[in-house]
Amino acid sequence: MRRVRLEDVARAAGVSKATASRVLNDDPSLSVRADTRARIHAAAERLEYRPHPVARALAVPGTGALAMLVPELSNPAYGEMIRFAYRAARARGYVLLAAEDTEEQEADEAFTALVEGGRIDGLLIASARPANRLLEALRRHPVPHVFVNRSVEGALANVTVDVESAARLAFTHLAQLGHVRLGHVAGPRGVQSTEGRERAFLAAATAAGVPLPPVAHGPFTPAGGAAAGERLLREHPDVTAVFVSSLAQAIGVLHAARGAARVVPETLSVIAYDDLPIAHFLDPPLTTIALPIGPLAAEGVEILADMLAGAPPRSSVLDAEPDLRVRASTVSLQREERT
Amino acid sequence: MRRVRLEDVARAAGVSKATASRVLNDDPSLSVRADTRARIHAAAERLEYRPHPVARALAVPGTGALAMLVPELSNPAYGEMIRFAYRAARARGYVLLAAEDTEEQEADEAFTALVEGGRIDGLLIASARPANRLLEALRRHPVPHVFVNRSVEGALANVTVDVESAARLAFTHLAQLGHVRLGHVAGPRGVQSTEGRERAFLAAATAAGVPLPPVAHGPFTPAGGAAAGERLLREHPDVTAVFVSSLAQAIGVLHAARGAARVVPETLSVIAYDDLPIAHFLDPPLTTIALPIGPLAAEGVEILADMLAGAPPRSSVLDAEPDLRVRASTVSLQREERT
DNA sequence: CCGGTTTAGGCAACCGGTTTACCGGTGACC
DNA sequence: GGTCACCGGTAAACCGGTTGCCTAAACCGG
Repeated sequence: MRRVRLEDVARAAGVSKATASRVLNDDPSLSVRADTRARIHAAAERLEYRPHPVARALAVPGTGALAMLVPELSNPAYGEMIRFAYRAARARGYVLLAAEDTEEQEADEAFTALVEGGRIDGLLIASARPANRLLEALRRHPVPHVFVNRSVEGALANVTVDVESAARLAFTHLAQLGHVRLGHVAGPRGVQSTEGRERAFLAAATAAGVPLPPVAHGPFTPAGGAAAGERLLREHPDVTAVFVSSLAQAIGVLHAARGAARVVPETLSVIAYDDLPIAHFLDPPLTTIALPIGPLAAEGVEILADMLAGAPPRSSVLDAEPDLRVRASTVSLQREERT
Repeated sequence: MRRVRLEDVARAAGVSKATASRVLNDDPSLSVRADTRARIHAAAERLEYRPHPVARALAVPGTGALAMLVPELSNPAYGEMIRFAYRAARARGYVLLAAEDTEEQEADEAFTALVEGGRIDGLLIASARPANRLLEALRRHPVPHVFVNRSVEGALANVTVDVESAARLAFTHLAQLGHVRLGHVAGPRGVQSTEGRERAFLAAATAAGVPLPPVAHGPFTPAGGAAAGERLLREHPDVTAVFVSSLAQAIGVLHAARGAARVVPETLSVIAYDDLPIAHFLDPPLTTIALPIGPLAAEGVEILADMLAGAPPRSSVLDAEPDLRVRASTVSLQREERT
């Protein structure tokens, strides 16, 4: 039971491989009689011919595959992003491979296996890994790439959202509820995406003339959020509201709040960046600012596919309005708590 | 800036492509002088030669890539599984690609693109998709595969854990706490992995002589767990403890309990199958039975790699002891609640 | 010194496509 | 009647490896 080859189709249709190839890829530079064309298509259909991408990849530059690097597959937010990217990639005729790009040694292996191995044509990078290491790898072995939800200097292309306005929205929401003593649980230091959030949030606070919110850093995990939240609440027990840099961390912050005998939302309001179904099911349901994951991923794929089609790299900032989803974790500051 | 080819290495070392290839793959059937061998290796090193897997895949059967099909990338449990599988695959010299295999149309596309496209050598399947559709696709286009955490009749190989003893452990834990009126939130109907859990849990209850626990089915998501939990608690308000088929659902069940004015654990104990860091950070921290995800994934990869190396398919049941992680969501039945 | 066996390595086919260059006929035009 | 421009294709090289088969030289015993 062998694989059906192009040659089989060609023989069945009574033409040469070359003609079969051109007809099936409808090469405009070839003139061919309509009935010959029909015979070839019929033969391909009948034999259930499927072109062999590996062979094609050898003949033409390009494998028809893109890879997406995410920092953590066990973070649902990235799963979501991959899903959208996958869909967008299919629409452009590519298949999308997902790979985890942790800080550990093996991360480079993944990169090596995929990129240097020539298995893929382009890279979508949502990795948290310090950009310079990645950029160096990319310089050593250039491959079209776009950073998504990160803006990296020296990168070919970046697609980002307006973090400033999102962080401002978080601030405004808390401020409108009467909160003045704010705190921020940020992602790990040195990660570009978290720094933007932090900077914008602090800037909004400064602009509004409220005290500069203390910041605690931690990994993008529940455990990371718990540790950072615990530290923040211990060192700054007077904060009444916290802006958390990711949903995963917010779960930990909620936990830390309970540990510190704070009741959310009564004695501590919590708002997180990122939205996923799970936010609705937490206790209390979490107020969030939704990141437009779908459009972000799709735009990244579009840019990358355009680059592969010869277009110059372009960066873009999505102009989607940040979407505040008010749930039960933020309430207006209790009267008796006000200073 | 062209890619370094085998031919470049050969020329630099003053030998032919053939010899270079044999030396670099250390083909034992070739006798070659030590200094020639050294020259070739030195040249490869100096030129930073990286073999081109695509070209190699065309020449020999096998691409060096494995794919893992999971039902949902946004479920962290599968992210975890992919991570372990990835590691195990690397150790065997393969790269692992992750793909989502939902019930939707595009699922077949993913399968088609990867398998029929000849991009991969074998398939790890943790998919929830009804096995018959997958099996049919596999029959149409045979490829070595192993089902992980599922036991599918007609499949080449299955690797599973002892669900019976895990479900029995859940039952025993609840029974020892004095619970008699139990309930079960199961996964979607028709999914093999959830049915095993359900069957074993009900069997344990029957064997112990307690009333047959009512069962509510739902998808493996927080929303699915919430809906099923709500239904279960509404139709059977007398249950005092619930066994939930997955961690994702348990988050929803916790939510449903609050909606039904039940306090976990005081008036409702909850135990879930699956363990992830997040379980510790929920409110209350969730008692779970840990699935040995790592060993499961690793064993799946081993079996698959062995098959690809020519070994006959073999199924295996991991004999890891089910691991009960008691946290705060299960307590002994309150005296005043006892019947 | 000669024939046979090793040793060390080369030639060329092949994997399954794509693409460049070319070719035999036919009709139009001068 | 000769030439030129299509039309409708084909043969063969190529992508970057792997591998079966072959051979020139060295070596070896007789």
